[in-house]
Amino acid sequence: MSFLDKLNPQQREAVETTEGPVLILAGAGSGKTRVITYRIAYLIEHKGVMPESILAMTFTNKAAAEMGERVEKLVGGLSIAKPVISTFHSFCVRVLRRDIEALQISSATPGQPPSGHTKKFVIYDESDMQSVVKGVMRRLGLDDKQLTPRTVLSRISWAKNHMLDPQELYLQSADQKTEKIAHLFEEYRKELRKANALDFDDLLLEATRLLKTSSQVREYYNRRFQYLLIDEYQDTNRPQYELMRMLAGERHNVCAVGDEDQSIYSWRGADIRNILEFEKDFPEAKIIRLEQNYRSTQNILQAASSVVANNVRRKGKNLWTSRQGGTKIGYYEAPDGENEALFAADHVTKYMREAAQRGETPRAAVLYRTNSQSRLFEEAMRRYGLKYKVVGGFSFYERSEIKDMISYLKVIHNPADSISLLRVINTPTRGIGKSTIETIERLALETGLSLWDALGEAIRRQLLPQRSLAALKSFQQLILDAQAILSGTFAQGPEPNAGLGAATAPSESEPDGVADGDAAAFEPDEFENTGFHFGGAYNGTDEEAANGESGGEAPAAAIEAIAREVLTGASNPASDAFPAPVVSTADVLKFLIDRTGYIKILETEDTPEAFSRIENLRELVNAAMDSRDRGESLDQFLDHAALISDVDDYDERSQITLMSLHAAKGLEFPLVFLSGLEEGLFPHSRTMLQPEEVEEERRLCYVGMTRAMDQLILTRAVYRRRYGTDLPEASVPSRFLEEVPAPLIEELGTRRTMNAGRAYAGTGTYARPAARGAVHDDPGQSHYSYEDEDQSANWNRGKAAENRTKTTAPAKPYNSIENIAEFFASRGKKFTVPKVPLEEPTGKRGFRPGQKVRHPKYGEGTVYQREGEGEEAKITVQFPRFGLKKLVEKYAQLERA
DNA sequence: CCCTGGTCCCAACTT
DNA sequence: GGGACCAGGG
Repeated sequence: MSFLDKLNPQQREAVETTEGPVLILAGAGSGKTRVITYRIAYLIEHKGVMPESILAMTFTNKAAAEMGERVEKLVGGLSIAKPVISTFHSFCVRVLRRDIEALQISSATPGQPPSGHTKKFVIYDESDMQSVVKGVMRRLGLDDKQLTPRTVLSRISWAKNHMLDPQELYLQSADQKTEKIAHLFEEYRKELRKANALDFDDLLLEATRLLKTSSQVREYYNRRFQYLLIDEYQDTNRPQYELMRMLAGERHNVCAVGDEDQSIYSWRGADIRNILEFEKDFPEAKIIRLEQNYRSTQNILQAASSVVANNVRRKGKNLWTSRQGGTKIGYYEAPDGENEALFAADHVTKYMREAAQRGETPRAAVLYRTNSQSRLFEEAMRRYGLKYKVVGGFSFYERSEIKDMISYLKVIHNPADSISLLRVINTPTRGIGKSTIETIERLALETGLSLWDALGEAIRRQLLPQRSLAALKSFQQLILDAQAILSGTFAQGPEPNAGLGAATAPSESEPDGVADGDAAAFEPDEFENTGFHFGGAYNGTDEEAANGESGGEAPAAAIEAIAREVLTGASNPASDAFPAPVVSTADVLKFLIDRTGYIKILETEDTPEAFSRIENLRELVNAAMDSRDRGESLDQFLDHAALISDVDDYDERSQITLMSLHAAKGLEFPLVFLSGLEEGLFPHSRTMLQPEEVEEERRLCYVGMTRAMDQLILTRAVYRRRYGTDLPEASVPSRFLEEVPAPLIEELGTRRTMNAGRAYAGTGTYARPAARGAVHDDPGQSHYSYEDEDQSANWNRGKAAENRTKTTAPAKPYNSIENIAEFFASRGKKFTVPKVPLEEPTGKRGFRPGQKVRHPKYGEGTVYQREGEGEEAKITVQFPRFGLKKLVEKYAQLERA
């Protein structure tokens, strides 16, 4: 009956070799995840290993969750206990939340508290780290122009990833700059310790240090975990490596899975030696190679292999596939970035139609080197009326309103967190200004108190004018009340008057086991929740959640259900028979939003931006409620918020996905576009000086190409604008293009046939006046131009179809979508004219250049230019007395004059 | 103290 | 395209 029959001989060997160290060199698409999940299932089912003694480490929550689901499918129902499948960072947080205080240095002076982090530590993200460095540099009077906080941070991170402390960095520094950085590193560390905060790198470092220094802790984990699996082993850095060694204990039951050709994180400290020298570390290791690719066609595989073969530092392998031949690798050379994106949108449209006819579920990905490239593709997809999803870029938790609320929660959880405190002390404004803050900062510095304590001291000693004191008091009381609510000791209920509806009345009961971080988080069972889902990314169905069936573990579900009931007032809250419900993070959030008037203030703004921020806040409350339903405490909620990653919100149900090449690792798509194949962009200019870094770019290219199952299309823009307004620059084709064997390539349209000899007169901002276009007087280069503003304006308003037949002369430049369509038609190729949502210009709206308008403040003027589409359009108007003004059509109360 | 608008400078990948 | 910072007026 065995599921082992579904494996090839090598995969089977990888699954069945359970004892001792194993290195699985798994080529792209060779069934790596399948092997890992089957191996776990095999251990449980055939070897009788207790699930909870298996630990699997991945790099993203997404991968962890997926693995968990697949294991569950294989062995589901066999046992309530589950293997622990977690990311490195999440795992480390759990280890630290349990035992970090074992690292405390006992104080030199008796009576003083020991120094070091406590269980209440918070996690600092990129911007928090930046604030710390800025603050330190300001205090030391360092010029942040010469040495930017960014540089300092990246050097600190580098040092940490190579396990150097400030002193070691100082000793090995060869120049003054590095010495300065070492000094700043030291100060940075002090600040974080004072704030009881850890940054991302610290999570790995401190957990490793903890296991190293405390034999008790180490033994606990060695007893607990008998079998260890490491995914993406080629991307592990030094701390991760040491962590692995420590967890492997004496047994060495380590299974590392990786592919040196897919190592793309050396800049994050990933050490390719970890994989290349595995046999040295574990001489008894067994090496298994998985070389059959089940994903791609032969053409794709061959193209990708040819590219990566140009690398020197690799073990080398022979990937093969039974999928002979296949569609050739498409290559499209676009005149510019806009066109590149439109081409992709057009091609995707056709592909989706054909796939639907074949009865397949179409899935396509557009991959790029830098996230900023996504903008053009997004615009193109919208033009074509295509639904797409962007992975990465600006995340939910980076939005200012979300960061504000998270910062409040951090301060409530850990008032020592000065960075978060500074962020919210006057947000929304409550009259605590620069001078007040400076006074408190000085007090803190002089007394050695935290900002929070200094604030209390300033109030007690009346160190400030009455006005400021009152403002400070209101802030202090806000935090104290929130803390009281959380601990269930808050006496009077908050007045519910915010936009979120009534805040749940705080419970008066004492917190207890279910969700209390101090108690629950340190039980061994804490690891059961590892494949977590967060907010919108929650994958289970609503029914599951409602029935409390999702986990299958009856007791927890029952307790949760009771907790829910009690919280909603459906049952008798006085009962002592069950753990009393704890006031949840969501309740605290509601209280905060209510008391600060955050949403109310946004409501009065009455702008679309404000509205979307309100929506985001509601989403955050939802996420907190989901968190509560999972029985999580505040610190667990904050940990998730800190450790959630971009790729985690990749949704495989989405038909079109836009993402960076890095984010695409581990995924597969029938159709893949690899865009921006230009020297300086890919390979990126920052890498081109060092050969090793170019090799990493090449591996990145390999990763991208091997994501494709059926069709791979490479694109490049002949001209590309680097920043919004600058002139476009001519590009040189990426070296990677030349490394693909020519017979494998099919050109999908070239510039030669396009429209020879036109001057570049536009940029694809479709409403740019013709005459002002930058002119590249290189007749050899050809491209289309968007020379006619009138046309583009029409097109923006959805009249594209009307225009389609107007331009027929072949001499005319292919300067708009319609013309391109025609061009393709004349060559027997189809190019669909994009669907543009029809938007009737309402009444006074839709001003065109040349029109006379009236503004309530500036009086009469003449429209000079129009940019953008619909009511979001920006209009530049010339007012006789005020000059040129750029106005958003929707808001400026313009009237026809 | 707070808000606004202008200007400057930046722009790789990510847990 | 946008975030950070600063000057100036309310």
